[in-house]
Amino acid sequence: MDFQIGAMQGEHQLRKGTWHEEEDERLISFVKLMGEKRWDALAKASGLRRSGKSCRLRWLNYLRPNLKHDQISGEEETIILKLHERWGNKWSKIARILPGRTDNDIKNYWRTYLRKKLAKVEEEIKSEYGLEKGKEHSSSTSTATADHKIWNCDADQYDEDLWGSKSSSWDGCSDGSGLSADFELTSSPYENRLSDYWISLSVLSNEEDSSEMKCYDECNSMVDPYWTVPDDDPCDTWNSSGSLWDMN
DNA sequence: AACTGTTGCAACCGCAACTAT
DNA sequence: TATAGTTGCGGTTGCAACAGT
Repeated sequence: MDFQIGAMQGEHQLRKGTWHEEEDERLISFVKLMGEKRWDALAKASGLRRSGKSCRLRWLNYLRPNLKHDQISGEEETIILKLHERWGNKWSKIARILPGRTDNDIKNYWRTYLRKKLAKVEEEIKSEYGLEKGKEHSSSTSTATADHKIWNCDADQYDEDLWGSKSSSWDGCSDGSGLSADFELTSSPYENRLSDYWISLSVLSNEEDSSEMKCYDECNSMVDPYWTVPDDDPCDTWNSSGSLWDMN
């Protein structure tokens, strides 16, 4: 790989949009070479014609080792909902609690969840009041009411569903929410190869490698985002959810 | 088969916070 | 201390894949 030529190419206009396999391979090589810092310098050196910001995002959200590319599990869903209730839209903070998940994953999941929940509540309101579209109430009124139900009235129900005796219903989707933990996972051949690549890397890696993956929690104590749980455990749930930490 | 609507998610944008000089 | 450059975060958008008609 020619460092200098790559640097010169990088001086021209930047590419945007979907990343190609060749770009991913190049990015992986340069991250191994230069580390996960100085993304602008890395982008220029690699000759990817991508911004440092874009390289960083691609690495963190997709190429980084130990990322999970499968569906959010029922257990993870439970934690996301609970932590969102506690912390709000602090996606990166929530992501630090869930090994192998990115803030983007969680953000996207939450939006999907919210959309489904909203649809369900709207359905309930319509059947409850016998509302028809465009009759008596505007749709925006109904949406606002649905939002209210989600953000206020359902909070206690969340607690009960998430942590109480009914928690099992989240796994089996028996509450009619339209959510299921049993989705089929579809991955492209390229993603499968990527996954294999990282699995083989993790098998070969040693302690020093994993010690690189550290971050700081809100109390500024060093934590490993992939393998450890912050000391200030917000929910006292981690000990009971051991399978979450099983990475392969 | 063709079209339309919906969904999931990758990637971008803008801004704030942080770091280096 | 001030400034410029870099990084991190949350919100938003665009688009491919899928489902329904």
